[in-house]
Amino acid sequence: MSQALQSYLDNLNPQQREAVETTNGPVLILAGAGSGKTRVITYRIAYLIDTIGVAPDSILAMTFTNKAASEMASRVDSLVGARSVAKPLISTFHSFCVHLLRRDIETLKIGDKGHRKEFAIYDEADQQNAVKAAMRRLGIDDKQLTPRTVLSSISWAKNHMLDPQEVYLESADPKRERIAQIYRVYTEELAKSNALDFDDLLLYAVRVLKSSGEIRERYNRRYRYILVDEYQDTNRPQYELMRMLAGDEHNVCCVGDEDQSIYSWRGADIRNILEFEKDFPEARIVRLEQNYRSTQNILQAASAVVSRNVKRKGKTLWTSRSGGAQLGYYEAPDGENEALFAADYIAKYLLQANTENGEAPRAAVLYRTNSQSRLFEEAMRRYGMKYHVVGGYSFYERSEIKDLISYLKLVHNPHDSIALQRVINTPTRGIGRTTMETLERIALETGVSLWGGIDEAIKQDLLPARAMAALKSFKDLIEDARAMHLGTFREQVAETAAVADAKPPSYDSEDWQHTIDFSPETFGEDEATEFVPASFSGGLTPSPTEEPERVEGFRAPGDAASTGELLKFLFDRTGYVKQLEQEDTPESLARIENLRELANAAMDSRDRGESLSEFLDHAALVSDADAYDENARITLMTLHAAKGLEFPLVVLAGLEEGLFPHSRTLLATDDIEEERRLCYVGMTRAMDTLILSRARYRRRYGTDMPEASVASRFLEDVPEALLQDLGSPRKPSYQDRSDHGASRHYSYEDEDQRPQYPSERAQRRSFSGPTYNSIDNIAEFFASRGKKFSRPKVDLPAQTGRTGFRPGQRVRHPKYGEGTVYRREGDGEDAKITVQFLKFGLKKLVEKYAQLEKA
DNA sequence: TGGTCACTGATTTTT
DNA sequence: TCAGTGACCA
Repeated sequence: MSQALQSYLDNLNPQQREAVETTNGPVLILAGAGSGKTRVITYRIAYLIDTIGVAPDSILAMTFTNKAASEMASRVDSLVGARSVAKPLISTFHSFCVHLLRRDIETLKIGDKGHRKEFAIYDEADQQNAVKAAMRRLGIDDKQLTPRTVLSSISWAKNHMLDPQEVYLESADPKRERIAQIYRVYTEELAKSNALDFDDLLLYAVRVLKSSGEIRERYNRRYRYILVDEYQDTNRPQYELMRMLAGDEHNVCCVGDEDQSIYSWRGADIRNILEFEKDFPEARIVRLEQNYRSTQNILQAASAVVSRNVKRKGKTLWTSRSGGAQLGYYEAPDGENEALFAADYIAKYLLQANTENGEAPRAAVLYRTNSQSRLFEEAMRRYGMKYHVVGGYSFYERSEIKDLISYLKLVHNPHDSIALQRVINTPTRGIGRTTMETLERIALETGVSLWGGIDEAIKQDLLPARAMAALKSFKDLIEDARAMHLGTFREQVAETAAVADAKPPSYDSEDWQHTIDFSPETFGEDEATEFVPASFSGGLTPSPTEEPERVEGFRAPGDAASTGELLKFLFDRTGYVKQLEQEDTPESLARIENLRELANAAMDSRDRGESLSEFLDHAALVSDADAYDENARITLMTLHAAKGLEFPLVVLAGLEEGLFPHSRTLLATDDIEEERRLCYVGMTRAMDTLILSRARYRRRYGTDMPEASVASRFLEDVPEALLQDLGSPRKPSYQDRSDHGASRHYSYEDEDQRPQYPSERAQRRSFSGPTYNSIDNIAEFFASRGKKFSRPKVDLPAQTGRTGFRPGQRVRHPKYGEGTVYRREGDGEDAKITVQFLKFGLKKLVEKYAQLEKA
């Protein structure tokens, strides 16, 4: 055993140690919040490898999120990584299933029916569209039964492993029957599209393992030790997957906490944890009840909230960190004030904490719904503080990204009808509603995908000439891209050349130069030279058998194009980028920028040796929640996203009935219990300081009048002795407040409350990135919103007067060329300047990195 | 066919 | 607030 590991084992408490050292047979670890769960899992893996001598790659750890998986992987890596090439497989359930299915799904085929291994993965938006299509087909009005509702029923059914037939048989009313019908058609649609939705990934993986003893044995031989993280959140299919992977040896270790089960709406079945002992009678149960994270006060308050739950085994968490500060409570007049309070509190905290010890302090604002993030973002900006938002809009959810991904999906799997519908007329190419309706009819009548429907329409000449021409050119586009992808382009050209009006794909390099930046820093040296047609002959291997007959701009036969090349081909050939360029608005330029980013992602993917299929899987399974930056000083996120994380300071905001607990949960006691657990999860993220807040009036949607709120029941559950009122501003009624104007809107009247501020130097260190810290900009920011603003009394780093580029200055950028400085924000190292470039429009740049020079 | 405009109605959490 | 939809016109 390595010394490092041994000494670490010595630091584990007896229960943790038992959890690590009980390696054979089933183990259930009930790990309370902050009880060192991740430490135990990673040490268990290290122990298996180092001490027991288990081959690393026979260990499989399953997590819920990519974030957890990569966190775990890097921790294991730092323990044993350097010493072995083979690594344990640490993966999310979903991506594990995708891998399994990409390999083995075709064993489920009966004749030529069933999914093929290039299946598409449908995300929620795709699912919604598929449900809508199914409803249209059945002639069901989507007003009475919204696609949303239907989809959640379908998902529920899948999570409980019910097929359409079973749902139908169990349906007690016409509505359920309808849903069952839609479910059936939906399933057929997905099959025709050769697509699986998120739920299917798990279901089909289970199906594969169930149906083939041979495959199951292969996995059992391969993975001898199974670990499951966040076991309380597993649903039925995940549970069955775990059972089958556990094989006969039952070397399975599940780690979970019933009090942190917050995903029942996604089918998580708390019974999985409550009945582990029944399923594995020989199981060892280990309880981790010592909390190493939070102060006693925080823990006590959190326990008080969650202990109100009835369905609970109950356990006693304790901490050696006795006492601690009281929990803060702040009752804001409205949501905006609440956010400003949070910003102000965090600002003070970060300044102060920084001077006490050298450690970088971190803070988080947690809220129930993503829509709450806006106010906090504005507040943080107003305080000139850098922050990270987790979740919300994902890169892969942007429409332009989804569009191009859909093109790629179509190249990968032309039968993907949802992808086809998305892009067949994007950008517009004269394929409108009527044409699509005809196509759908043809597809339905002949029982094929829409892609098959196009073939049929062309073959039988079923459409007017104009639509036909448009369809053909779309089909050629996809087929050409497909040929590039498969490396069969030349045959494709020969074939299409025979068709009367087919043209070889045009490939105008001039177009490219202004469409997509080819500079080395964007695409990397070799891509640039390899891709630009002029230098083509240099980068390619000629076919060994015959002298390649070069088609302008294309690689030789047999060389499959990389995803990046494919993308660039699509940018051009679809006319997508050209259209954006013609729009020439800041948004459209930003979109081009995003597409460039997508191309970069594709290049990176190629560098990792991934195929198109793997690139698409990545896009489907990765969410922005994975972008959590553990070094960020301030993080804003939902309570759900916060699970598994910890912060010295946590502000838990919006503790109002109807918001948290959320209104959708108020009717069912089970749902309320889950909200309560969610509250527990949120509170136990805090290490030293926990602030609870609420707004007395809150504006819902865009309504004029804010509505009065009622304090959350969770707030009532916290023993009063643990709470300290953080001086709500004099409790004026809502009308009063508006009379006094914004100057009173948020300020600290009580001088005594103000912390001692450190020197300016220390301040600058603590605020690594002021973005809107000049008073002018803040005033401007508020003027634009029709509000007055008085400077908060927290001192912010002053202007240093360091000369940089000022508005009006002509500058040159290595990539963007010439432009004029439009605006400057911040100062010193972190100054940001907005430049109007001649060719690229407005760009916001960090001065330090921008490599700007005077022009 | 496609673009514009006004209207409406809905907003939980996410692999 | 904002995305999705339906009516209307070029």
